[in-house]
Amino acid sequence: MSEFKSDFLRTLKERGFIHQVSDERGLDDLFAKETVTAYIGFDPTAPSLHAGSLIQIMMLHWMQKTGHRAISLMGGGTGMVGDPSFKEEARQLMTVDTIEGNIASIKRAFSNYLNYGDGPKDALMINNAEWLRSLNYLEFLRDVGKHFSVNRMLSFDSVKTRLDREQSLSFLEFNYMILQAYDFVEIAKRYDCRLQMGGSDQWGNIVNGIDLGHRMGTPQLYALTSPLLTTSSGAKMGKSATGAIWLNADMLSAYDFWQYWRNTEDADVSRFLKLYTTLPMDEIARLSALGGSEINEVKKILATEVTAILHGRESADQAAETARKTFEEGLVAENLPSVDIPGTELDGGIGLLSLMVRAGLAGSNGEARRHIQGGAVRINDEAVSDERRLIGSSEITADGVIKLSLGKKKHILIRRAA
RNA sequence: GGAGAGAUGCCCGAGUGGUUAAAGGGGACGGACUGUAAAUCCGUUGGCUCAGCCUACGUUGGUUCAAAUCCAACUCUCUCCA
Repeated sequence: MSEFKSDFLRTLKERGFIHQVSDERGLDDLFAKETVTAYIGFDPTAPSLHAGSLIQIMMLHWMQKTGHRAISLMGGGTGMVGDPSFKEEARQLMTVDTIEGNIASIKRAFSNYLNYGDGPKDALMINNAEWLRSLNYLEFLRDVGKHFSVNRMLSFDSVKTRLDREQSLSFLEFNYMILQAYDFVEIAKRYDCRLQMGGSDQWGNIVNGIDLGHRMGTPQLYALTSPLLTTSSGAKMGKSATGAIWLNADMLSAYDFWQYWRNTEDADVSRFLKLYTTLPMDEIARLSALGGSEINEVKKILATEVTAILHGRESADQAAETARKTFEEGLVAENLPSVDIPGTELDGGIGLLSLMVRAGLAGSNGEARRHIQGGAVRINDEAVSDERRLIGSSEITADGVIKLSLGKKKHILIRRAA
């Protein structure tokens, strides 16, 4: 199918969100003629989603922007099982408290991308714990379980890796796909939802839901998956230097988030502009045409735009300005990430090694020591070679801080707390 | 229930009594080069009060001057048979 007539699918297509669609024509017709409800599920495996989930969130964002109803589903029920799809080994089981805590924390980021409410086009936030946790085992087996063929489930690529690697796939995990299929049917019934979206690794799970829908009498359901995103050099999205690129501000500052996008590889810039910003396509085309050193300006726009959606325009501009001062003028920028050290400690002098650990630049004294020996550490832009050096209040510059740097890109300001 | 195979550092994977904090690769981090890019090259990659010490090769015991390496039991995984 070459051209979609619905705004939603056309947008997704031209921006590179589509990997597979179960029935392109049927889904396009549906989107063209009525307000469609679609959902994407998110696993509460951590207190925040990271950049890897951003593509799914953006799909929901476009749903709403093109006039449809988006549902974000929290896996409060499925999280108790754990999705085995394409995983090499079982995840550790999470307690209910952990799951609930994670969900409460994850939710916060969503309101930056979607408008929630009760209106017909407002987005919904739901949690499958609502119907999954109270399921009755025997009833469920008879009503839902009878529709599944184990033979067929074993043939899915998503579990094959596990089976091929001769790693155990527990019965618990094996049930995940059944629960997710049931979710789709349940959400279809409750919210008149017709489409489930997700990453390409979810294809099997989603199609299972469509099949179950057929057997349990829902209207025709649809699947749409996004490509599995890696950077051009093959790294998974969302992981980087200091760890995951969290969406929650308390886990990753707007500045660090901005930096992640600023460091995008050349080859990914155009793709990321389409996926992660809402800039119009002709503007993206213009920016993508820029080459050479101009691409650095484009990367700044990318970083600022992506950050603005999540953290707000003001924080994004501030992050851009902080980076400009730090990298282009070599100044001490006020808004770099900082760490407070009690004045009494600082007056007495604090070991450089432990200071680096406190600042999060090293995981242990040993690692800090190695960095110093490797010539990567600077204090107030002066290289340090003495690992036993004490840092005290006398190092505080005219700016009122001590600038501690690891490599060229990581800078932390040490502030003297009262 | 029976017979075999296996469990090594972030991951993969060598290692079958001492010089092994453990080859090699991947990843990650740092340096050089650049454009806060990629590619390439170099270095680092258990902890500490770091020329020394401590903890580590599934768990617990044992043999030995000495064990990741040998023995026993246990746990988990896989394969075949019932």
